[in-house]
Amino acid sequence: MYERKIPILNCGLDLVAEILYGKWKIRLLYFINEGYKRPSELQRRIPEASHRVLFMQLKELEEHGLVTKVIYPEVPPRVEYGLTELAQSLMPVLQQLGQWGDAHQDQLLQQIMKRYEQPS
Amino acid sequence: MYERKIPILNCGLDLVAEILYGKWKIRLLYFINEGYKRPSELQRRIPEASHRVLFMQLKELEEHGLVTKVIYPEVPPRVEYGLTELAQSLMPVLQQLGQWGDAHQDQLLQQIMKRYEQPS
DNA sequence: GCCAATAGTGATAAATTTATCACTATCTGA
DNA sequence: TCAGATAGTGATAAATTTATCACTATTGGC
Repeated sequence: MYERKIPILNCGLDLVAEILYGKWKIRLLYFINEGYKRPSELQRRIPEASHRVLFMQLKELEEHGLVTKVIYPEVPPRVEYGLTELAQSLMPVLQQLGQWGDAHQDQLLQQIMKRYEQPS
Repeated sequence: MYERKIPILNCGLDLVAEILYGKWKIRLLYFINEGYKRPSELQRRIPEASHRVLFMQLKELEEHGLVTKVIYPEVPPRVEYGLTELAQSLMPVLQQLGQWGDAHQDQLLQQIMKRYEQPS
């Protein structure tokens, strides 16, 4: 029962879904791209998430080759994340997704909220 | 503890993440767009998912205004799903995401699989 | 009568994801 | 010395998502 542990990866869309699946990942990429590179900065931008989850998702993004991590041997310690070339090439598409969302904001918000008013 | 039940929706990207969050949703949209409209057809295209989850995710897509559902009063019953205008306007962007995934397929697959060989 | 196909729903269990709390360790400033 | 900021990790609990199994109901074919 519940056999599959390895994801199904048939096409490009599946690969994208795999690397972006995670509640805060798109937002992390977005903010790193905006220039917020240090963990503490990212935490301040995304206060709704605990720092634990952010670190975990940053680690996954790093393991998936989307994010680089540089540890500066200073005191107090300083760490900076950055986008890899791979992630940089993804950003324009993500921006288009965002633009689509912005353009249909009213309609989307309305339908999303309907599901919370009348829980099925 | 664990307070938030309502999603955070600051920007277009959050809205998109909200409506596409679900293991099979992108794939469902993709196949409906390809012309596979009946539940049984979609099941055959996505045999890895149980029909239960597919129905549930189709229902969510419908509630989010991405999918239409027509029940034909026939016997045996026939149901056909279709994309709304909203979803149709999203497809080009999803196709670009897919193209990005295809273009970086090798690199992505390699890094995704690494995480399964050396489980952290 | 029994089986198959159609399109579902309900109950429950397993897996996964996210949250919460409690820690480590170093240095700075009051 | 104590608090705060830095960047984490470990244990555990809660929420959520997905899977599995068992059903409903109709019709046609054998």
